[in-house]
Amino acid sequence: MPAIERFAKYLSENRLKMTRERRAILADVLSVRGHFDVDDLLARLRRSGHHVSRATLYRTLPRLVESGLIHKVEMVDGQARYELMIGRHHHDHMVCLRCGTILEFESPEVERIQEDVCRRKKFVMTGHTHQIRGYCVSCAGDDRARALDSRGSNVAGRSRAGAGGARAGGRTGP
Amino acid sequence: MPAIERFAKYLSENRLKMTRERRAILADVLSVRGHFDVDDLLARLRRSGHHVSRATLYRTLPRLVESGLIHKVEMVDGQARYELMIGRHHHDHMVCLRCGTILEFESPEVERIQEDVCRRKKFVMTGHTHQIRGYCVSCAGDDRARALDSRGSNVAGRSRAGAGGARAGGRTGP
DNA sequence: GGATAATTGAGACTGAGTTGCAACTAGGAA
DNA sequence: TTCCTAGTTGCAACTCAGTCTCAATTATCC
Repeated sequence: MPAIERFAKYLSENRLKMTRERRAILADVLSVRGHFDVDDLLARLRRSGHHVSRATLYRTLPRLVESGLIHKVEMVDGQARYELMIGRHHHDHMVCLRCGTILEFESPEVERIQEDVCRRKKFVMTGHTHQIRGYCVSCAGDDRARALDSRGSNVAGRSRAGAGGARAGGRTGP
Repeated sequence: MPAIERFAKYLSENRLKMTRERRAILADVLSVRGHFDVDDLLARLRRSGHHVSRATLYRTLPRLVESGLIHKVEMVDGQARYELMIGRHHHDHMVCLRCGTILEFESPEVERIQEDVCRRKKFVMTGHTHQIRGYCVSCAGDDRARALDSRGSNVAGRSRAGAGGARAGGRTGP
């Protein structure tokens, strides 16, 4: 089933409406390969002439997650990212602490071990997060890429230029 | 080596000072079993008559982590927790989405798989996070404990009473 | 007993995400 | 097609964990 149709189905099943904004967001999400965050998405929407507020975006993303079209990757540094899930199955991530690159890996063996552990502890698993932190090939050689872990990672994304300027909400300060 | 001595060694090696506040924090940390967060720690310190500011606590915790005495557990819901590491080795966590209970598990097999994956992708691992979300035995039977995952977990800790009142910093709003 | 570099507390600030509210709109009923 | 209404939107204020600045204080070296 095409993504738009699948989303429409999800919406109507939940008595939700297919709005112009939701259509624009879905279209944009479908056009991206790899991982993206809210600011990426918002910037792209603006560039393509759609006005969608930050609040609406934050309200729509969980709908897309629930409909199974995208997946939320809760980055350990606190910044959430998303990725298209259509035609893919579960995988986990390796995050470069220097350049922010995200690599993917999957391991049925780890999944099996998890299930074992849960069975032993009578824990009902509903999800999991497995992230490996470190340095990708291109960053590993760099001298400065040392001793950054466990003392506050400076993963790329924090330094994205212009992200703040695009914020919708105002600040209270002087 | 006793913890206090180990911390003193770490401090002097890094040209840092052993202050009254750091001593109080360490003493408190050593007295806890299980996981704790900044608010827990701050509340206990206040109760035991020590005035240590939130800022100082946030500045000291990374020192304790670097000295190897405690370990930071970056919870996927964004709230960091800590745990004493003395005499323990690496393990990962299962978090109950309903009551916030944290169970521990260790799996050398998973560690081995991780290393394999990294070797294959030429990724230099410096750390990892592996968390299983779900419901513990006592919560798993509860009807309301359904469909909470992946749409914003309401893990306990958000609802901790009095946490806000203990904050040091002021709010800007009316 | 200084000198001085590290440390502290208070509170302003940051940044991701949430919420209340009035105006707007999708889409089923008439 | 028009009407009705529950769902949606944008805005701005707010929340919350964590960081930063700065003047005053203090542990440690000499």
